[in-house]
Amino acid sequence: MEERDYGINKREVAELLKDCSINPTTQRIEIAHLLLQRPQHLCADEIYRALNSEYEQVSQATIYNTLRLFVEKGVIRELIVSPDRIYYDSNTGVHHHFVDTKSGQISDIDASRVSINIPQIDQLNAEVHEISLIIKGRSRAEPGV
Amino acid sequence: MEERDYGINKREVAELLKDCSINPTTQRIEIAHLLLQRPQHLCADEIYRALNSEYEQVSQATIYNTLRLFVEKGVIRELIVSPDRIYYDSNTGVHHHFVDTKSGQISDIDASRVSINIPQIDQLNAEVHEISLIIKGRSRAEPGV
DNA sequence: GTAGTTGCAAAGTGTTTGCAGGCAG
DNA sequence: CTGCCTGCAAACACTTTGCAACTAC
Repeated sequence: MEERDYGINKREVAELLKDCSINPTTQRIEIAHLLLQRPQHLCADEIYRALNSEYEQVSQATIYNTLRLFVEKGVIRELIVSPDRIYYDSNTGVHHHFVDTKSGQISDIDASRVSINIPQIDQLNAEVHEISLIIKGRSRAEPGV
Repeated sequence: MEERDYGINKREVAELLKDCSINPTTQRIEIAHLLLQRPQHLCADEIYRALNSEYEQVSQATIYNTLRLFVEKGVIRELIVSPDRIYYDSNTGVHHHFVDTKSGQISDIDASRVSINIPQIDQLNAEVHEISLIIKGRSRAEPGV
């Protein structure tokens, strides 16, 4: 999996969307541009508030529809860590997650820092799509960035 | 973590609930008895239908309230694998999960079949509560049991 | 015009909650 | 009588959907 450019500008976002066979409309570019600024985990509501804080730019319905489209096309990834809402992960590379149960903060754990061994994975007799490791705990650090 | 007795009878279920400082009412015993029959993953609705197929035994509200209580007291464990519903796992021992993306079927993977190494786990600077490994894929086998 | 997109509002789904009535000690 | 429990129905929160207006070509 190749590295993704973060801090990407809107023209580059449009290119990236086209490459994923997504028609790069204004709203889609706004949403993707926000998400792809850096590796992060946002839910629909956070995106809605971030984009519309100054003036209405993108409706809720469009945000939901667009996020589903992005997941389907592989631009971002769904992250299921809470029953309350879906988080969207702008990092589509192989990595894992730490969830602070106090603050709800999600942080990435680089795949290189983890080794997972499942010797009998063939015995599952399945085509594996995703291996997700989620560590839940209480952070002792200040609730930081 | 000690092995749990499955195939447990209702008197034993009542004991187990008391040991978890849960008042063993008829409804709670019914729900726990169903769950603890064997290691399994059920959602609220499946429990509702299983218990009330013949005649109304337990209301929806009580099932939801009871499941939350059971999780809080450690009788069962919440399993977050889908944004649609919460599954409840009657196996509280350390183990992992395979989710068949076609059927939604969840199956256990024994912890002994998996080795997970996170050398720098201290660097998280956190009190770890749970490590969950979820493998998602498409099973090639017939949809079983 | 045509195909694709947006966004309002309504519907949908799983879950939680307020509260009145019921039960056990 | 008292405290806990149950269950109806209403409320909730997040997400999806139907549809009419709009846009780009």
